Amino acid sequence: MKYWLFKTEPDAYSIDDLKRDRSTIWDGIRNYQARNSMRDDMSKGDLCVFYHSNAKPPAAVGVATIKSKDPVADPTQFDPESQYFDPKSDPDAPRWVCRVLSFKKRFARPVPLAELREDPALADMLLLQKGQRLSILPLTASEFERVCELGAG
DNA sequence: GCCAACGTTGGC
DNA sequence: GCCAACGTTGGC
Repeated sequence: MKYWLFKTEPDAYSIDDLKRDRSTIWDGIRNYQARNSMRDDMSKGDLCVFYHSNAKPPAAVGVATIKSKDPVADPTQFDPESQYFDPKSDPDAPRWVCRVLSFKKRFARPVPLAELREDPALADMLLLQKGQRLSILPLTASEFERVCELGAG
């Protein structure tokens, strides 16, 4: 069992969207490191903190879980109409793969970034490191549990 | 809107 | 393979 943090802009796809949909394919990721995490390091049942970036305020807002046992090809890479279309991707060996996420819970209250920063237990959390822009990050078990604790209110 | 930090691209 | 230029991310 591993733990992750998924960033998303709530204007694009929020925790409420995930709650409504119950599950969603996490497509549109075009960063190799994030892709590698999804392709190689995730397992069904892994737990994910859902984080709203570019929000007011930016905050951890809930929990999702990895639904798919295996990575799946990102369909947007083959869709010429998509902003994520990648003409160099070979359908027989898709460059971009991702996972399906399922809604788990919405926190009783969002935990703002500023509050995450102040918590000594989260000092090493990758999200909080300077210059960190990756949209999918690993968390330790204790970091995951602490964020959930804060979100429980 | 600003800008620091980072990733990617492409010329050489 | 280097690295300058450019685009993007994302907090503030």
